[in-house]
Amino acid sequence: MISTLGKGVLILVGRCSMSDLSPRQQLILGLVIREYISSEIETEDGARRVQPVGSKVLVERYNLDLSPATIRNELARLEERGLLTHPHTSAGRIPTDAGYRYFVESLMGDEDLSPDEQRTIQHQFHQVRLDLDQWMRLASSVLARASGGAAIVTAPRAPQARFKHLQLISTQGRLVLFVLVLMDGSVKQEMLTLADPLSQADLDAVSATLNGLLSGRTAEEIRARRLDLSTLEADVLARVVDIMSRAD
DNA sequence: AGCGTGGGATGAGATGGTTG
DNA sequence: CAACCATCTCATCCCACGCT
Repeated sequence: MISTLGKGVLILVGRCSMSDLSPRQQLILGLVIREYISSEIETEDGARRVQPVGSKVLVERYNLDLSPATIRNELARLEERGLLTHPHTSAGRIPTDAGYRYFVESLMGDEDLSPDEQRTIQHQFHQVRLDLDQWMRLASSVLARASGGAAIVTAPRAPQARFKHLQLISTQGRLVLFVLVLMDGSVKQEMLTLADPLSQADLDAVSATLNGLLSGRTAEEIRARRLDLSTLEADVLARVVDIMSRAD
């Protein structure tokens, strides 16, 4: 899910589970977050600062038909639920990550793109559907344009890298292109230098052996197994484990 | 003399707790 | 739910001091 908050603030959020707040708590949480975001100012030294939001500010600025004391009670409840916090005893409240998530998930509402924009984006993604790198670049570009802010896109990552497929491709002489595909869709490529030149058929045999032995396993599981391998297969396996360990 | 720095005093603003 | 009070922290001001 993608949402924007105020000028230049882009938040990428996942689903969060949170029991429902009372309508008044939802109102106050929403006001705190909007006020906090809009309070950003540039100081004389060029730094950007935001102000914690106090109960009095909320009552006065939004003409709430409640006393500051009542607002404080609700703010305290929102803080108990982890949606707000405050930097020190006498400071106003600031939203926590969970507060932002709840706001985006439950309070902002979704804004659909226009049919033209949807068609354009679908067409662009159709063009690059098989290339993960291009997909990521396009996704960040589309996000940045739609939100009017900076956008960062990362591929979903599994908690631990798992082996999916290995391909060894003969290039020239003893140089071999090593292509490792992980279960999360990421692709690792490196050049290997062999002790002696090998044919593509020999390399395919090594790939097939390791693909059969390693499919779906983590680096830790591979390390723990005792495998009867040739010197070359053992070398390639060591490289696989090394790359997967770095990917974790 | 002018400037920068550090420490103390004070006021503003916010909180939590208590009471009606 | 609102009002009041004690408490806390931050920002600001003022002053003393040291350096150039």
